[in-house]
Amino acid sequence: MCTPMKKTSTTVAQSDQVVKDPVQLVFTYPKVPLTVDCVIFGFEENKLKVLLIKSDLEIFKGQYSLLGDIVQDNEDLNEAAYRVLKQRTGMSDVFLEQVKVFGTPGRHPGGRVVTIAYCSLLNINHHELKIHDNDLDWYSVNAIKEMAFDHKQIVDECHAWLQKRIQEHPLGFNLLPEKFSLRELQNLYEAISGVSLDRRNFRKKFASMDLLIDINEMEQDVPHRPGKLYKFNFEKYAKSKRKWVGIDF
Amino acid sequence: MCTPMKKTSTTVAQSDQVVKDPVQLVFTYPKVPLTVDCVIFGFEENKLKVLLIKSDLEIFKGQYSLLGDIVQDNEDLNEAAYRVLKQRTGMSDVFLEQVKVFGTPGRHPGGRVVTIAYCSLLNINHHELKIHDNDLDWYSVNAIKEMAFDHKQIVDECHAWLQKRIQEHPLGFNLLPEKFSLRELQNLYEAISGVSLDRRNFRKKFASMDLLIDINEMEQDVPHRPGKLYKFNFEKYAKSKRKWVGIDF
DNA sequence: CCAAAAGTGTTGATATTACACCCATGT
DNA sequence: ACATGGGTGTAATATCAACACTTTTGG
Repeated sequence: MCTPMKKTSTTVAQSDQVVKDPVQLVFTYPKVPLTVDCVIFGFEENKLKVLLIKSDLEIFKGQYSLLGDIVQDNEDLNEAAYRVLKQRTGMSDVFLEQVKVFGTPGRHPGGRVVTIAYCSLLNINHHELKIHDNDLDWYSVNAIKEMAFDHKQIVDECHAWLQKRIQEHPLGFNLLPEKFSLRELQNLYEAISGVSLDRRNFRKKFASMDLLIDINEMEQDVPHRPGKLYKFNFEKYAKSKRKWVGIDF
Repeated sequence: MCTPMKKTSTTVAQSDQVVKDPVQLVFTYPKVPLTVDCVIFGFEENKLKVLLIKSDLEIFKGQYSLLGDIVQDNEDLNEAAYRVLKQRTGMSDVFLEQVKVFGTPGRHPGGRVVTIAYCSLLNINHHELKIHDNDLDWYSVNAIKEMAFDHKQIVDECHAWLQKRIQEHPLGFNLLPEKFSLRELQNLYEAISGVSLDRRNFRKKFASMDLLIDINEMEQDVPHRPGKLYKFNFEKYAKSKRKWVGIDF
């Protein structure tokens, strides 16, 4: 603990006593360092990638870690995650969601550090990495073997989270260019979920959802018959309520 | 910040410098009080209930709060949640899962406190509350209007989480007696999801899943035709893999 | 003309919904 | 006898999975 503290009572509040000064109460609480780690997924060359950087801890020499930072005093947790995202990628208008907290004692060699994992998805081509210090770059999710801290586990859990989430929400569109072909969309789904899908059924599915806008443009410079390009109808999606029925296990 | 600290650099690690002493590094991190709050759901009188206690903070006089406690030094987060559950209810063999972190500055009147919400489900009849100090008791989720801190929001998010989760996993069985009738099971699903279901279809659904064991017993002392009693086949469920297909939004 | 991917429909199987009557029990 | 909820089946519909050929472009 970093401050001298009077431990006047057990930490469980006593039942017959009213606490008049909450500040005093909180002052007695143990405190832990809190960080956020951003699992920033991107999509490139038909592969799901994640933004990693070489760890600057000697103990993890040669290993990669997620982009993380301390949660500042009085900084909102989401804000901290958005700040990291902004600092590291320059992007701000992307999806970002809290996934899970990791706080096993011993997960950080410097002592207890609790970290909140955030997941975000961004379009690799929309943002050219300005700096490649410490090998900051996109790495294929499938190729990751070992990471610093418990970051492999965090990536795995975020990947599982994403696989599930993308079934229910069209998150994937944040990973694609504004205009995309159905093939690109399918490649994305296949890359994230790791299974291959029937092309006709996939197209039918999206056609029936009526969330794609045909912009009457075609792919250019492809060495085969060019496909139509679409935009995602974010507006329409925002209005549609998620259906919610069925018991399914 | 609670300790004098040399701010020798920004908190973002410098790119060309190797950190040799992680302990030293972590020592410079700001620290926050961390708590767990347990949203303990139960089912009684065909209503979804949650275990609440009157807040012992004067500022929240008359309002209810969740069962929470500090995360101790070097205590695993899950363990902290299980400890709270055990301390407050005496139960240990129940489902418990991390749902979300709440850390908006200002959510606690005593200063910044970050809390991790855990959700657990238990059978009210399996555990008689030993103590009712501070009005510790089960309260109907639907009847909750106002709570201390941001606990109403936490309950709402956990309820939404549960509604979603129960579609995919048979969590509900933790809320029921070991032997239950199909009517009780359906009441549970209706209470959690807030919609009413067709009885025949509901029964058909569960019959087709083949996860219920007919124990050849009947309800007793009901003022109508007694229903058959079942047990849940946990073993079979554990073996069955969750299917996972479909894009559905 | 060849390679590569685009585009397109049908069918069978399965799952979902909606819906009504008789039965067993306690009062 | 009656009130209460238990127990049951079917038909219409929607969804899902499997599957093959023609078209367009670039090289």
